[in-house]
Amino acid sequence: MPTIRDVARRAGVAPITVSRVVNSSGYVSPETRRRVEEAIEALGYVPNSVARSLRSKQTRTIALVLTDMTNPFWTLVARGAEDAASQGNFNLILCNTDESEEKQARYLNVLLEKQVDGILLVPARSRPEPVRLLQQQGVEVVVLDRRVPEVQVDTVRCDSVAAARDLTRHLLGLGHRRIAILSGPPDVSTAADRVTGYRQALEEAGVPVDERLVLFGGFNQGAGFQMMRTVLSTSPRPTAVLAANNFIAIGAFRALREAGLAVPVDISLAAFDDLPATLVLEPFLTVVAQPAYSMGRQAAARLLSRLGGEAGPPQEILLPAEIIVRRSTAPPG
Amino acid sequence: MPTIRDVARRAGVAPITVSRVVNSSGYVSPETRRRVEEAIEALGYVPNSVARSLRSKQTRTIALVLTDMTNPFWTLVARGAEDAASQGNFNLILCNTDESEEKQARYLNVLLEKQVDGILLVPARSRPEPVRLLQQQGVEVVVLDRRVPEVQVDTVRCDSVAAARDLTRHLLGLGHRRIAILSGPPDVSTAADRVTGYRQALEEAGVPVDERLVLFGGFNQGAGFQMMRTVLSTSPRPTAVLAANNFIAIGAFRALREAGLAVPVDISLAAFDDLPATLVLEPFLTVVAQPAYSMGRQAAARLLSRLGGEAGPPQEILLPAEIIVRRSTAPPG
DNA sequence: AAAAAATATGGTAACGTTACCATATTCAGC
DNA sequence: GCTGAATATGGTAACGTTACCATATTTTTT
Repeated sequence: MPTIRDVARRAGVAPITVSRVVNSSGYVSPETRRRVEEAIEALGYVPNSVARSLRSKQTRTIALVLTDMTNPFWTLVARGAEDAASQGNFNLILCNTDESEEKQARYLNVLLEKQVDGILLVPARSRPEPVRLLQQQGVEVVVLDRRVPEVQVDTVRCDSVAAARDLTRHLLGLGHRRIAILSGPPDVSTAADRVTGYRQALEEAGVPVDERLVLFGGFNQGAGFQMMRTVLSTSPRPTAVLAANNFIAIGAFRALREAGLAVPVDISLAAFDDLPATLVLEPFLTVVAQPAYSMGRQAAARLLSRLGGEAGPPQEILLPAEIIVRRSTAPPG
Repeated sequence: MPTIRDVARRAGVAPITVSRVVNSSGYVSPETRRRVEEAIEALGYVPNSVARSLRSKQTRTIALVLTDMTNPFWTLVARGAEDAASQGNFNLILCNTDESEEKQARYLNVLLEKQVDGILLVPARSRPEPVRLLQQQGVEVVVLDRRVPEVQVDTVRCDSVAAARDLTRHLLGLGHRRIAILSGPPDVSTAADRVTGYRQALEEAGVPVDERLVLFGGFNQGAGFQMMRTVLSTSPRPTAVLAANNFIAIGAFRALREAGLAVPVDISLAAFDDLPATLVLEPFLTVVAQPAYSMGRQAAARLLSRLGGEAGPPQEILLPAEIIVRRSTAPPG
């Protein structure tokens, strides 16, 4: 592979001049530029960004560390981030932690070694250490979707407490009084916040919370299935269920069907996270839709502007979530 | 940030010795190793892989260039690739071309500059040039999902011709004779192959092909909608429709519903690409399911083994697709 | 006990680029 | 015609690591 030196030799200039042509930086006469461009063309020269990065101390690469890109919510977040990155001439490295702190730690370490300029982090757990570590190493961080306590960091997320409150109010408004909530890991802020919002709405309505109806598990279908089964064994069983994400909802739905219960006739089901209209033939679930694409896009944009030198204190950008009432919720039978 | 030199100084050894400890290469006495590890710990040393890459000429990074990660089929492919990469201690850069050759060219160029070790490519178009360019530049390439003519390259894909034949046979077996096919861009191999398989099945059954029922468009919902509308205006209208991917199917379904036609009562609908069970409450579409995750995983594995030095002629790995009959197909009314 | 192999460590240079500084030439303003 | 700014180009070194080679010591083999 030809190097900048080969191009320089062929064009009869110094390597630095070639660099100037390639990067459109500094002064180069039109005539020299032409000769250099000719040489580049003739040799098929491709600049080596590894060398460039070593010297300039920036890689024009950011990473998105999330839990599971397979979840359409995260897919959209990722796509938003990739679009923003690409637009700013950055590349995006994608990492799936599957909610495991250990996997997260491994990835973060590799990303530090890779000298990525910045990291979009969906923290596997609500602990400040990983974020601190990154900041300490001089990497810009934007936290996505979840809160991290005790640390100053840009954050882009939705207000899960408010959203859960709205969704619970919707169920209360339909006349439900026994409402179960199936949530994620208790030490993930969104899982906790959604339960908080749920409690607030119940309290507000003067409905006592039955702790047997408040379950923490995981943000996946299996957990949703299990939690639903557990809840169904309480008596009297709830007339409505709130799933803290789309996978939990699907798992819960399966458990309900297996138990011979129809939605919404026998029981109402509402969830967090909508599915894109491109995927669903006939949308059925009542949901709180978070602007996933926009979250990814804005988080990446924020990161890039930090990398562009924007100063100022860390901000928390709260995006609005929207409740979409569909056919899975109805007044209790 | 401390460098290898700082660690060396602190441990009282040469930088190269630190390198040996970090990479577990060459000989290091237990005692020296301990001292070096202590120094690394004390300084919080993080190796710089940019420098490492420049020297060793490998970045331990591969890229996946696909059309749109937002399509669950590609999401799964990507997840498979990421898992395989991660397992082999590689990172994955993700790029969305949206089927645009120009975007693809831009990405490939950046990836070359980034010195990625290998590229998993879902070619936007069936042209050999981009693949040749990459190979010429010394980058390993594995082509995913689509055929590229006139070039020797590892390929992982399904047999679209056979799969389309099977799906068409299924419809023929139900008694359909007027079957439409809504496909993707004509110069994308899968779009072409699916039409080819469709033709073969019809021919085999002695059913003449009505060219008005063979449509090429795009692999997206909008195109599916449009094509379906066009097809519905032919008379007599088809009794079954074959969509060349899941997005086309959704678009077609919308058009059908808008036209007041019920599936499968008024018209049967079958498609390529299944949706993961985690996403769909009640699977409805008859589909040919391609092993998306496995495709991504195997393609990445192949790439890594090439990077590991495996020689031998380029292979074409054909994965089996599976027909899943559900409720969207039935005998013509 | 000598020779060969394994273990342990280090010096030097190079990977390909750009930051930094220096110098020469041209141009504008008065 | 002189001065200062703008334009144009280059030399040197450095980014942080590892490849390559050299050397010294210890262990094994015969």
